[in-house]
Formats: sequence, C-alpha cells, structure tokens
Amino acid sequence: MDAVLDEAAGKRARGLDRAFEILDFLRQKRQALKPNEIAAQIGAPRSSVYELVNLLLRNGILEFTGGEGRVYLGRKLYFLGAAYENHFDFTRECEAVLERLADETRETAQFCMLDGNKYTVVRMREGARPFRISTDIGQSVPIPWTASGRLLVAHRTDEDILTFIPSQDFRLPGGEWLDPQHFLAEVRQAEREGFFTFNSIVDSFTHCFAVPVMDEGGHAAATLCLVTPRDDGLANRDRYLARLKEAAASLNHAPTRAKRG
Amino acid sequence: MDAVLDEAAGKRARGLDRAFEILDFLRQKRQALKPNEIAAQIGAPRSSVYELVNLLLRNGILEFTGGEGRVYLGRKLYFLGAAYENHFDFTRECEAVLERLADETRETAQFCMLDGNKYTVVRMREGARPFRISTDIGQSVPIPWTASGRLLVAHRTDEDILTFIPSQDFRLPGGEWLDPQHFLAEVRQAEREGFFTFNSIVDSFTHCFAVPVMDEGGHAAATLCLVTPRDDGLANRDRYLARLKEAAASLNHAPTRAKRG
DNA sequence: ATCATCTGTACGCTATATTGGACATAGACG
DNA sequence: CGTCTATGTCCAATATAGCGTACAGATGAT
Repeated sequence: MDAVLDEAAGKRARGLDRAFEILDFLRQKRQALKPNEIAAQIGAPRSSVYELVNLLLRNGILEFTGGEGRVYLGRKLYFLGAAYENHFDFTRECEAVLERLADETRETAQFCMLDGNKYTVVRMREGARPFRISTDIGQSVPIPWTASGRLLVAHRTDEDILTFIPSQDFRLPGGEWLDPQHFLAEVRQAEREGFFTFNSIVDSFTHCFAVPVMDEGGHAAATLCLVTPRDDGLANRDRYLARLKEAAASLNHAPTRAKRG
Repeated sequence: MDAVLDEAAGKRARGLDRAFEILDFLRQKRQALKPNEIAAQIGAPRSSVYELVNLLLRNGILEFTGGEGRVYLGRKLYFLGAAYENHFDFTRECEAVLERLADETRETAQFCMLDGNKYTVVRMREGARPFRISTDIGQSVPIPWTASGRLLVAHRTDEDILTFIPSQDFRLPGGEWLDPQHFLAEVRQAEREGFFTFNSIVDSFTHCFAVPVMDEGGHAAATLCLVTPRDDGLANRDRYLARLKEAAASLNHAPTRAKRG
C-alpha cells in the first residue's frame, strides 16, 4: 500500500510501519473496524495487529468507537494534525480563497495536495448550481487521473516521476491505460504554462482547471482547481483561468511560514 | 511526559512510544527542531531518535522544514487529523456555535477537550472588545487550572480522578497548591449543576464559564466556555449561562455521528 | 448436538530493533 | 593551533518485538 514496506516479501514488518499502515487503512476506509478485520484486510498477522492496536489505543492515536470493539482514528491525531495546520497556516486563507473562487465562478473550487504518491482533495467549496459537482475530501486518487497531478510532480525529472508514481496508477477507472510518455509531455506543458486544463479523463462531463500554489522553493506545494461542466468550462476558460491565477498568487507565499512568537 | 512509558526506569523504550513522544514534543514546542535537540530535550538516546526520525520522515509523519535538518510534524498527520475531524464532525457546527456565542456575548468563546490527562483549547472565537482575551490553541494545560477541567473529569470516581491527574498539576502557576479535596468538591458540584463558573485561578482579571457538551454515553466529551472580564462576567452571569447552555444543547448529539455514504 | 466461523487472548521462538559508544566533521573560542 | 561543543553516521550486543500457533468463548448454521 504505502510502497515502502512490501519491497521484499516474507520479511518481518517494523512496528512503526505497520502502525501507520493501520492508520492509513482506517483513513481510507473512513469507518471504524475491528482489529480482526484490519488484520485480514491489510494482510498482517492478527497477533501483531492486536498488539499494535492496543498500543495505539493507549496513546490516544486510536479510539474505540462504533461499538463491538471497533476502533478508529483518535483524538491525538486530530491535535497533531491541528498543530501541523497551525504551523503551515494555509488553512484560514485557503478557505477564504475557495469561497471567493466559488462565489465568482459558481463552480466547485478545490485545494489539492499530494499525500505520498497519491493526489488528494484537502478542501473543497461546492459551486452554486442546481446540480453540484463534488468529490470526497481526503480520498487518495492516482496522480495521472487529475489535472493537478500534472503540476504537482512537475519539479521532478521524467525518470523520477515514473518511479514515483506506481505504474498501475496509469490505468484509468474505465480500464484503459494512459501512456506514460503522453503524461510526461503534459507535465512539461503544465510546467511551462503554469496551469493545466483538460476534459477530465475519469468522467465524461467535467472540465478541470488547475493552477499551482508555489512554496518558497518554487515547487508546486498544492493546487487550486475548478471543476466545471464541460461546456461552461470551455465557454469561460479565460475568465476562470484568470481568477484561479489571482487566487493562487494570493496564497503563494503563505505556506511554510511559521508564526512563532 | 506521556505518563505511559516512564513506569520503570532503565528499560528499553518501544519504538512506537518513542515516536509518539517525539511527535507530542514537537507539538508542544510548536517549532521545528533538529533530531539532536529532540534527543537531548526528551532524554532519549541520540541514535534511536535519528533512526525514528528518519522512519517518520519516510512516512510523511515528519517533514524537513526550517532548514539545517530541522524537522516538524508532517502532512500525513494533517490528513489523519482531518479524517478524525470528518468522522466525528463536530467542527463545522462548532465553529458556527462559537461564532454565535461570541456575537451574542461579545466575549471570547472556546471549545475545549481533554488531550490525554491535560486540558486543551480546540477552537476559539475572540470576543468583540477593545482589549480581547485570548489563549493559545492546542496548548496543554493542567486540568485543575480550568473551569472546564471540573466538568471534563466529572464522570470519574474521586479516586480515579486523583490518579488520572498528575499530582504536580495541582500546583498553580503562581506556585500555590490547590487542595485536591477542594478540587474534587468542585467537580461534584459542577456535575450536579451542569456547569461551572469561577474567577480564574490562573490570573486576576478573568471570570470563566464552562458547560459540558455530552456524548451519547452521558459523559462530558468537551466543553463550551466563555472567558470574560470579572465584572462583566458577574454582571451578565445569568444571560451568559443561558446562552452557553443553549449552545451546548445544540451540539450535544453531534459528536460521534459518522456521516458515511 | 455438531460443526464452522469470528473473535480475542496467551505464549515461546528468533529475527531484529534499540541502544551505547566509537568515529568523523565542522564551527567556536581562547 | 589545540580544545571544546554540536552535529550526524556507523556498528556490534542483546533485550525484545513481531510472528506463528494454540487455546477459548460466542455466535450461528445445519
């Protein structure tokens, strides 16, 4: 799952890696599970999982919830996450920017980042339309499926990108394969132009706009996106892009600034 | 620190415990530190800390930031925390409630919980006054120092409370000691009345109001508080308490409700 | 009643993670 | 120049964590 531990089969797994595998698994499932179920579904020894779950429970990293001995992510994680959010305090400005974007365009606006080697939607503001387009927050999505994905890996070399992205992630939900060379070409194009737009390759009715939010190193630390119906996207392309770029510019220096006293 | 691991001296520490000790320490410090500094300040072997820090870096639990090899809490923690927040989705309603409270009373309103055996402010909304009263979000504070503390331990037995709260936490910031028996009496009073108010014992100018937010088990899962200048608090006592109780009632069923699709 | 499945606990073996200390480098300071 | 501290890496010794496996209660199907 996390591409770190299954390098060699048959080896013993390290407790820490297993622990975070459990946490990631629960996050992905988005529901409380019994230790037994966790063990079965991630393919880990039951005794190890029980041991780890108990350890994590004692530390407040996991919590009993949902009854029947089921566990889910715990309060301590919330506090740690809040500390991260506070340190790189993009969130406050971010919400405001998304709100403005959604108001101006009436389209769904998203703030996206990489989570390891996957793409994920961190914040979202739904647009003001009768049929709204939305996605799940915090779900892991293969990088090549998304417009933002082109921007978020653009600081890497071609070779680096292909080792970074799991090869099966080039398989689209329909089953067709995306040519990695074609993907790389789009990455370079996105890097040159400073944005990327396309008719989404994961459905048949949306058009996606993505612009990078730069960190101080000049990399794309995140992206701002609009997800629109295809005809609206094409009709308002220039205006939407301009709005997005303004919005991204207002965030560009925000990340990674500590606010120590 | 975490009251879990230092039971017996001289033993080897478990990697997982050490790891979370490091994370908690960084959260407490609220700044990036070098592995060396972490080792020195938490009193752990340098080699172990380096090993763990590297592991955590590889998993995205820690991140390099601040230069010079300094590390701080990582993005993965943010995602895990967001998943927790999403599952027990008190946050959205919570912000709204705090905003309303702050508007109605013009005083500082807080949402507080326990983090292990400490009290912590999770969310805050500053009041509309020329000199605003505020506190740091996410800092760990001894339970006996706070009005909310009386409510947050009220479901426990007296004996349980005294083992749960570290004895040195009864020492107030000025150096005086709070009598544990007096504290227990206040806990029982708070439990009976369903709220607790007092002139803060950690400063000389504030009055604190706290009411519990109940979970489905009837425990105080959190508290809503108002922090006011003493004279305003006394003058508006009845009105403030009524507002707080209304607000808490509107949150009472909210926690622990999953929003699965 | 019998069997199968799911669940949690207990225990011993051994691969290995944790640890202390040695080593290397770089700067500060006199 | 030598000496001291701060920093990071490497390595071998051994306490122990992860694992397989056996055990036991609960539940439900036949």
